[in-house]
Amino acid sequence: MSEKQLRRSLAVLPMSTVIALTDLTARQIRYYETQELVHPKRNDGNRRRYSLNDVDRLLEIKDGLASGMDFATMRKLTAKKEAVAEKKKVSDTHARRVLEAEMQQLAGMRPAHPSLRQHL
DNA sequence: TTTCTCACA
DNA sequence: TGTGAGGA
Repeated sequence: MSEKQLRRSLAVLPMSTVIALTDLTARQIRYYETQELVHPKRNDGNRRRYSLNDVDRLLEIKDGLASGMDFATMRKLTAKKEAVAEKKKVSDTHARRVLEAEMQQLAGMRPAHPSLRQHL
């Protein structure tokens, strides 16, 4: 794993930062956690600490939901993203492209390019 | 002051 | 999901 990816995985962001970055409410962010969509770490006084990866996962969830997807679907997609990233050891941005391709299909929008299907 | 958990109208 | 209580 590259140093860049390690930094992206460092959970150092407090709720306030995540809220500013995602435009979600603290309530929603915590709720998504119960839905297994993100897995922030706990530090000092039981406070959640998010990583940059968590943040853009939250952003993906946000517009995924805005595109009409339900939680069950989002959970499958985020789980698949992790599986793909882990299995193929690909970059996060690559895994994100795969995820976006799926979201568009499931949202009944544009189908994924044939070049991306090989990754699904 | 910020975030946490729990519970409810 | 929003909001308020009661703590840390």
